[in-house]
Amino acid sequence: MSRPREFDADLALHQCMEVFWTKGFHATSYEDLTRSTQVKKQSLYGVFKNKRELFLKSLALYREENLSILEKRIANETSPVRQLEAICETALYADDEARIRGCLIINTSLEFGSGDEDINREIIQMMQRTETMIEQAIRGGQAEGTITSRLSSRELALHLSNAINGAKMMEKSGASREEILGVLRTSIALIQA
Amino acid sequence: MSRPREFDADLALHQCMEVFWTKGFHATSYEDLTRSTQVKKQSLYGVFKNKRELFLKSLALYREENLSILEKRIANETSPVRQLEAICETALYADDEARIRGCLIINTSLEFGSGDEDINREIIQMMQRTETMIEQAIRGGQAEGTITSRLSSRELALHLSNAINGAKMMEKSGASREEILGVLRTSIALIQA
DNA sequence: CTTTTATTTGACTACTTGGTCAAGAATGAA
DNA sequence: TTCATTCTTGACCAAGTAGTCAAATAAAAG
Repeated sequence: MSRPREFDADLALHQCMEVFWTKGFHATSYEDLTRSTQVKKQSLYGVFKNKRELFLKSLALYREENLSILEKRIANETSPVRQLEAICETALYADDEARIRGCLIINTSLEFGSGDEDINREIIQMMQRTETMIEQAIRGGQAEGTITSRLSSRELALHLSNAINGAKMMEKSGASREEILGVLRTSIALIQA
Repeated sequence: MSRPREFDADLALHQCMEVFWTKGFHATSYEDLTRSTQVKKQSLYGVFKNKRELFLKSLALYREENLSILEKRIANETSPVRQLEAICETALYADDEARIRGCLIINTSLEFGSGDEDINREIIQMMQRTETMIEQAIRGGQAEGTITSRLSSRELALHLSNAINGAKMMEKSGASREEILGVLRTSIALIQA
């Protein structure tokens, strides 16, 4: 057949995603990508058409990785309130203080605005699937009486999802993990019955 | 003395601020600025050292304009809950559906991350002053019993401020004014006694 | 009018960007 | 071995960037 590819495309994609996550789309140059992946420009082009496609693939990868982590953490929790707490904790990545990157989806949402269709589709998909998970936990809590029924599960889910988005922004702008978790704990406390 | 300046520097700064607000710092080129202001590059340089200084001045202008609008709107409202509603409404600019820009401060916060000291100072100043206004209204509500005292005024203020930040993000990513106000109304409803 | 000073103007520099090209290299099939 | 195919490599390109330079211009003071 033909000459086999020398690099691992999945690994390279993952590395590119990390770079985009750290620097954003526009601020990431091909030099950054080749430095991180050790793969030359033209070779990346062979697999991913161009920077934009590479970025879209990175977004999808990020989304799937995150949602699957989220699902696992929810499955580990028994009570609905604990599930909500787990969702909030998972939303924050501030393990490495020095490398504050926030959430790739949120960062991208603000970098691109609402203009780009493909990008928006990725973002909305991630948002909606997270919202659905939150709403399910809330419904569970409402059924057992630990979460207020003064407002609908949808309204409460939007409230918490919005709070998490705000928290991801705080994260990016340098707030400490404790500060952020404090705000999120308030958000949960407010919806408990 | 010398040749007088032909353009209005305050007006030009305002126009530059609008461009930065729409496009962000990095995506704004000098061509964009000269097109909007009708002032040539070198003339802008005469007043503002460089793009960065121009941007910092724009941030300060935006901050002061917004905070003064906010103060006026708060002063017009009598009840604390109405004040909080006014703060939420003022936070959203989506009058022109076609031109979704979100909030310059929030956009900047995410564009720069936490790395840039001067930028961060501007952002924190705006955030804190808004938070203070919110907390004052909340304290008023707690005093008259319309707002819950289950949590401290500071915790509640951080909750609402965070919700507003989330809302500004929703705005930028294209949500409708009604969707956003819905979420903010929930945020207020949750803290009422 | 002449001098002084600051503004305006457009050409220019040095650099970076995403993307392309073409030649060489490596593989398996015939 | 030869061939077809695909990967790799580095040179290359056109466009765009922030910022600089120097000459021309305009006004006011002497």
